[in-house]
Amino acid sequence: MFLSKSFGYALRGILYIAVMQDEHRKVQIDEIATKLSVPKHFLGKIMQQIVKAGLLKSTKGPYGGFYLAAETLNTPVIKLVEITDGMEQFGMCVLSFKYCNGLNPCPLHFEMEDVKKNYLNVFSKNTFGDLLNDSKSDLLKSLAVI
Amino acid sequence: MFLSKSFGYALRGILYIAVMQDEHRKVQIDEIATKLSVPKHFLGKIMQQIVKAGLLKSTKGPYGGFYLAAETLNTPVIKLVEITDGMEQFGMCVLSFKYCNGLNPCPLHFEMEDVKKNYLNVFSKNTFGDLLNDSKSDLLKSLAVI
DNA sequence: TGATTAAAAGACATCAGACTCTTATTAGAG
DNA sequence: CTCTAATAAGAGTCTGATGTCTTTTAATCA
Repeated sequence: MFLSKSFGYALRGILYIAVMQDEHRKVQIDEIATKLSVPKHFLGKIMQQIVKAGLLKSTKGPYGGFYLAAETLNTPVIKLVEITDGMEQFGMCVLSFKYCNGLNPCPLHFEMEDVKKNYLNVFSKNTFGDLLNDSKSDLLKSLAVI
Repeated sequence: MFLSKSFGYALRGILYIAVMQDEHRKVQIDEIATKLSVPKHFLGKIMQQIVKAGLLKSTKGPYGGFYLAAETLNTPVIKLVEITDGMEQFGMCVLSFKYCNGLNPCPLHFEMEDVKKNYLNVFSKNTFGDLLNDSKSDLLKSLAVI
């Protein structure tokens, strides 16, 4: 809930690459798009953003493709949220009061502070590596469903 | 965070009507739009939806305008979320795994269940009346900021 | 009843996110 | 060096949310 389709595509793409990386070194955009039932060209653009941001590497040409950067498995998932969706939304007041903050709180401010904190915490404490702890074949199935 | 502009406009509009209702019986769309710095015609459409859904009443003609339905102050705010945004988003998997559920959970499923529950709870236990407990003049200022 | 006032309704415009297609660019293989 | 496979990049389409404008309907009052 609450995150863009780009985030979902990117996350599933990264996990797919992570699982596949053991077998053959690089993964092509075509393969990811087909296996995950995701629009190919759109995924391509998102992957470019992620390469620029440093979570993925890519090489062109024959036998080219995408692969994980060295530190990616130890990177918290919130990093991807920053790349695809930005963090601004987490600062917004749920009631859309413009100057809502601790000193001038909306009626739900403090209750929502707590919810936000827990929400962000889920994405901050879990790394991409943590998401791979399940059986990899099970994970592949979950990623691939149409 | 996470809710549409329509929700924000509607909520502020309802609270404005609630505060004003003491003084003169009905409130015109023009007044609300001006005081809350919200696009008038767009707000009009949203208010119509809310009238249909039963949280507001309206009458046309001279001295017409919008006013609260009898039970509105005792209605939880989640009702408005249903009207403007729908509840589907709360069922979605954060990682966009299609068949994510308790039996076939994504790696973050149970942690997010908890976050969702708390989030929904804030909107379910707080009624529109609860949001009015602050000083009304302070609330008016908060609603009105550009 | 007729004039006036305000909401209801519908047509239209704009913008951003999602998605597609085409054309460069780059890097490896022979 | 040349060919080719694959990413990079950019223009363009589509759709839904947001926002505007105009016409219709209904209620009040003289």
